[in-house]
Amino acid sequence: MNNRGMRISARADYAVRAALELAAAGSEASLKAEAIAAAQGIPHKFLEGILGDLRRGGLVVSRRGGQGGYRLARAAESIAIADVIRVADGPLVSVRGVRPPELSYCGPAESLLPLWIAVRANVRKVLGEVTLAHVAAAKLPDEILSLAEDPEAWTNP
Amino acid sequence: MNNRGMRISARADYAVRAALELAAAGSEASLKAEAIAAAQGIPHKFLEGILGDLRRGGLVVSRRGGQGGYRLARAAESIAIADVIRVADGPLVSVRGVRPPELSYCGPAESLLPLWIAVRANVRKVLGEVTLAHVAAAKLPDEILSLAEDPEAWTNP
DNA sequence: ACTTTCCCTAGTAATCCGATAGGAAAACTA
DNA sequence: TAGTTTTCCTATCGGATTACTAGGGAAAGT
Repeated sequence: MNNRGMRISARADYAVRAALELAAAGSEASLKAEAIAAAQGIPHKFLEGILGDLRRGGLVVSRRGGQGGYRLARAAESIAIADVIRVADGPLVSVRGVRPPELSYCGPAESLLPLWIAVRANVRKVLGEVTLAHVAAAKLPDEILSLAEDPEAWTNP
Repeated sequence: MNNRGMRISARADYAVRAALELAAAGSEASLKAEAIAAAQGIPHKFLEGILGDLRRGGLVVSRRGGQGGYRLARAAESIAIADVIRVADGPLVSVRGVRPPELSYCGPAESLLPLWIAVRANVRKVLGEVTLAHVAAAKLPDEILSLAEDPEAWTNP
């Protein structure tokens, strides 16, 4: 037995947290990488690389020099958590490295493909609907809250 | 940018396919590892290790020698896909290696915890409900089918 | 100029992934 | 009892990935 499962990597987690810090700062103010790193307890050189990805992905804009730093490229209401994860870490869900639609199964495993598709659809339902603004304001949509409030969702196995 | 995201490993995929092959064979007949490997195109020595995990996890029973092989330990209707993945690959969903309930966030990231919980709950809704019997018979529950039939679920990003 | 801050390339230690090899132990066959 | 079959165990492997670190160059501001 291994200890992986479907994992959200440190990269993805850090990327979302950094983006949340930017969302909370508002779209005028810009934050320096070092400040974000300190606020969220992220290794700052590692974070710099992640912020570079967010910039190349068009989610963030940067300025260097004295009053430089990073800020969101668009409104926090228009950036889904899924957008951040995809830009920092690649496709949301993959099976054996490839995305579900490219898979092919045979025999009794044939219905596995629609199953993985359903998993991905359900992940998207959460991460594609919830925006940085939602999380930063601690106001998750009702659908999501009702998922998270179910006590059974917090039990471990 | 990386190329991971939330991945279902080869181990997990292989484990489910092997279990499906056993489910399709019925609870009387037992299949040899080599036969399963050939049917599903899985490296047989790799599969042997996975079948060992399924046995230690109590999902499968084995017999050695002449008419030996593997068969399911319980009815295929009572084994969820999530059970197979957990036994072969560890916790269904984890963030940075730890399971959501053990995380703690601060500042604007505080609502990230309920968000990951919601993701996990939605993954469980699919993988915890669907059984080996469902997939092997190609008869997914209606809830799942309606997720998988949405054309938008098949589009890539 | 000079400082600040982003930006880029490279490196690294540890871990994991997917796979392979060889044989010991058990069960069946005859 | 001898011999075959199949599971079971341990050990190893190259290569990729993860999570970081180091060092410096390029731009922007003062």
